[in-house]
Amino acid sequence: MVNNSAKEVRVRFAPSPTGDLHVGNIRTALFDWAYARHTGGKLIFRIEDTDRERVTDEYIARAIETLRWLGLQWDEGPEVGGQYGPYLQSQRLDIYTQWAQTFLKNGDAYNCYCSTEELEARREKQRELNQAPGYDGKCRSLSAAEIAEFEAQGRKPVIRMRMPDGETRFNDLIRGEVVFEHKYVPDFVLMRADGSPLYTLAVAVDDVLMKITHVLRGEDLLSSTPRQIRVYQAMNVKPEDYPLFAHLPFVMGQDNAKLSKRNGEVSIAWYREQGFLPEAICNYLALLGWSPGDDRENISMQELVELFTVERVNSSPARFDMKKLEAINGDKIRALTIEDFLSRALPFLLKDGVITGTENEIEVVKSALPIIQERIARMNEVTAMLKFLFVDQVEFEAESAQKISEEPSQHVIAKALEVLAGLNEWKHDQIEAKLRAALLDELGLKPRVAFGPVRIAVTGSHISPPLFESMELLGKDRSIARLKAAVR
RNA sequence: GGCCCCGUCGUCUAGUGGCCUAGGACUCUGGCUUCUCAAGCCAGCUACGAGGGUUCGAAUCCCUUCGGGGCUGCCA
Repeated sequence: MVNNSAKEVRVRFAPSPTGDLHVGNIRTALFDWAYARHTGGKLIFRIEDTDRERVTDEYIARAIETLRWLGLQWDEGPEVGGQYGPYLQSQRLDIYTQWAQTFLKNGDAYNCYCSTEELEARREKQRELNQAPGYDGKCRSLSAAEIAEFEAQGRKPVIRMRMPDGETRFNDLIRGEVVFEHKYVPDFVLMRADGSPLYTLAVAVDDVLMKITHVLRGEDLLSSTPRQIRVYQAMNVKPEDYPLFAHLPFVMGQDNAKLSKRNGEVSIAWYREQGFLPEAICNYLALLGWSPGDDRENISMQELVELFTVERVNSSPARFDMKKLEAINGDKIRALTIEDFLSRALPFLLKDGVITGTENEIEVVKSALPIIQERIARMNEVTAMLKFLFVDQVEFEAESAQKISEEPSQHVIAKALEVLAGLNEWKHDQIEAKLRAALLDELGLKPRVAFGPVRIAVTGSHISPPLFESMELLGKDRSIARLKAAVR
């Protein structure tokens, strides 16, 4: 194969944002990024918006925002510019037109006057005859008279690439040598009658013009590779200057189908709202189709850059597993410093209306974070965990309300109230000592039986952060008030 | 249908002819710890799709077969 090692590596991430970037897109972006960084090359971010009916400015803006949030910095592309721009294909239309005209002039492409309906009818026939459906070459060599006839009918031609006889073979970095015989690669459309380009034209022209050396993309594009190579040939690019291809395995949903709404959320925006940390998403996604080679699974972005090679990318598809993402997210949360944890928790607390953002509230949150850090797997759980600290009175869930109204519970709470009222130093260890002495030693209760009712009275739920620390955080007055309120 | 890609525990993976009676992680189950929930620790369950070769020896190489997926567009 060709030696590209002398050249600077230039990798591109080129999504077509027809919606929010999804898990598969991001896995590709992550690998593109990691490969560029690992090799000391450049990451080029290009927007493939040749289909403006489906790609909107809103989606483009969201894609940019998502990549930034994940920390996948690009060296050239929207907002940062670069010498090979513009990086939005919708702004490069004249370039594609020029090349299409060149192909026409050189005989590599030809005008095709077949209408969509005619094409569809002929394809249907091919299927009936059990032939491979595809363009039949009807307009390949039209006479001047035939062209005049079509023009007279008012037909507007599309520009179609001529696929020569033979085959295309290339060395996929992940799959090895792949061969496509051209009889299975029909002539394809480069440009619509209205002059707008198709993906196959734009992608190949831009990869060449932007001097892309490596194309790491989804495996669904594998079979379109011969068409791109055909465009390189028509552009007169030397084979040694073709980019190297690496087709990444799919990321699938639970049931062996492509990841979709039905079997797990796909939109990265959703994961962000749920409180998944960007570094956790990247760590997990890195493990889908790639592995460092040893038993390491907790991988930082820095380590990913150091360790990532295409050679270590798998060729088989991977299933997305929310449980494992959550486990990794929990690990990452536990590894956060309190300051970092705080800055990431605040947006959720604010958004959910738990706090308004006063200094005092933030102080309380900060002091409460240590006791909930190992108890959450998603950042949005901080709301449920800390809400009891910021409400005037807790609301009991049905089961807890029932439990606390029962006689044994009432007895416990009365006792707690009695011993706690006189406690001057309201510290968790003091509170614990008092309650243990009164409820365990004196009343002879089991810890679970003793502390359960108190927990419900104070936090509103039978599941909560550690009780004594919670009471300290709440303060004496409010803790006592809640115990009183729990008495019938 | 045709072409192309893929096939190790439920899932992600390690594994490139002997180190594999197949390792790790997530999940699940049981236990320990314990003020609830977590976290942590310990233990356990479960895999080389099948069939033929090649070889002293195969998860690793070859063939066949079965299964899954992609493409087959004036989508990308």
